[in-house]
Amino acid sequence: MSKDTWINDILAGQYDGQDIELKGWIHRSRGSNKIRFIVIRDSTGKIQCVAKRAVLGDDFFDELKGSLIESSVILRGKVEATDREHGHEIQITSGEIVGAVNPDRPFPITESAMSEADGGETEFLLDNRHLYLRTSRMTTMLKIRSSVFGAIHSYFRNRDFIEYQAPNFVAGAVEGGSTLFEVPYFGRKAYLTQSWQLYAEAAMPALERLYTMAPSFRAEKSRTRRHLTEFWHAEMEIAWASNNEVMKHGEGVVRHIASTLLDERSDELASIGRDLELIARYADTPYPIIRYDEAIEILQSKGVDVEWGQDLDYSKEKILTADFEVPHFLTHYPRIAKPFYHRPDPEDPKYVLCHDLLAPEGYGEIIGGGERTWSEKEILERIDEEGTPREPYEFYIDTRRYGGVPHGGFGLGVDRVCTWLSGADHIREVIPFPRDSRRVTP
RNA sequence: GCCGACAUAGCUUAGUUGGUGGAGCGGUGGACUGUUAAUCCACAGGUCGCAGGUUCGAGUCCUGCUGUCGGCGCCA
Repeated sequence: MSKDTWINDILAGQYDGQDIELKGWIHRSRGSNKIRFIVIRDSTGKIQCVAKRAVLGDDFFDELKGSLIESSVILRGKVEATDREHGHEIQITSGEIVGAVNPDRPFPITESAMSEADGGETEFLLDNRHLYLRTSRMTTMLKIRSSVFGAIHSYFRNRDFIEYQAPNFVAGAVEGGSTLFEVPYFGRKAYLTQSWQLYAEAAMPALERLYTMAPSFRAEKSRTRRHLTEFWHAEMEIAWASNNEVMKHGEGVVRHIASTLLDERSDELASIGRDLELIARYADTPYPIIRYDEAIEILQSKGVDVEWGQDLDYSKEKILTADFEVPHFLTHYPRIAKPFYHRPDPEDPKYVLCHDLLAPEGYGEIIGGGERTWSEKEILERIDEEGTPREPYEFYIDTRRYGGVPHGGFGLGVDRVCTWLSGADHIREVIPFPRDSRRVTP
């Protein structure tokens, strides 16, 4: 079996006046005992089909009349351009029910289930996520997400980056150890990776420009609209690069994602109420860069209680991002606020050569990156200074022992970018099966 | 880890100072030949999250538990 007729092509007028065979699912069904209006959904759209008892005969008409929402069907008939609401209709002449829905268990996602959700997510919809995926809002989000993933791949591949895979079982942490997922590993302990970075640095002298998109895992009991325990992490690492060059790629990839969405998903973005002018601005306007010290001054001038040396938490990020209409970089954090792999600034070692990219509209951090500590002497100092044991990082230190070079990279939260660019209220809305501290099912 | 809410039919919910739980959607049966969340009539569907307590009497008041949601911290 195959399918060669798609609803969006019918709606575009490709089949006007022709007999076609349509495969899909019943979205809505209404009408009388003599005529039924059956709206069929497929992955590309919805179209109204007209079933008449006089044409179909009693058997198939009654079968169709009794078919519940989300039954799968094959319908054959003639495409007719009309000036009614849908623009095109199919006058059904024959067909068959492929997968009938049992009336004892009707499709549970009803209008009422959707009405209160309004883009957000009720417990019921989260419990029935596997069915919620079929609704138009979720389908739209998944299409946008696909384009975001495609844009990230094309950005790096078009610039001769090599896609490179790191293990997901690891022995040590990248970030603080408290957020590691521990898994039993044949009598030993292993952890789920928090980042591809350390393994990417090992391959940096071999590939020089590399990237990945892979899940990262963080056992944070975060209950916010921008955290998942399993999230998709786009990371890159580049040899012979400074913090500034890494930032150029960060800006480049985010702008490329925005322009790709404008090309590929304007209709979808508009259908969920996203202002396309905003997306165009994110694609076209340069992203400003401010230093951590300037950010502190801005915050203090606004009367925010913040001291130099503190990391900037979300409440402060939000105040800062309110001043910007496009994403903006924060650079040169105090070294005491950042982990050992960030390289101290040779011009003032109180700071490290790092950057965060903050999305506007209150969405906050989407990229964290910077230049790496790359000499053996410096990396050992930084590890010891932090009180981190050296042993799990021997392979990482070896990268410096054998021809270390200046290099850097960043990690981008793909789900966060999807949330921001789609204008979603919650990161859960943009991933099919979200994982957080309270939910691993379905 | 911390703080705050919520839990009534398959879904969304109403439920007064405590007195035998209603509706809309969905489902079933019926009417209806152009409907747009179709309409109209009828029917079925409830251990009011769980366990205690107060009371003549608890969906309603109290305590504990469980689950979920929202926010903070941390981060992408």
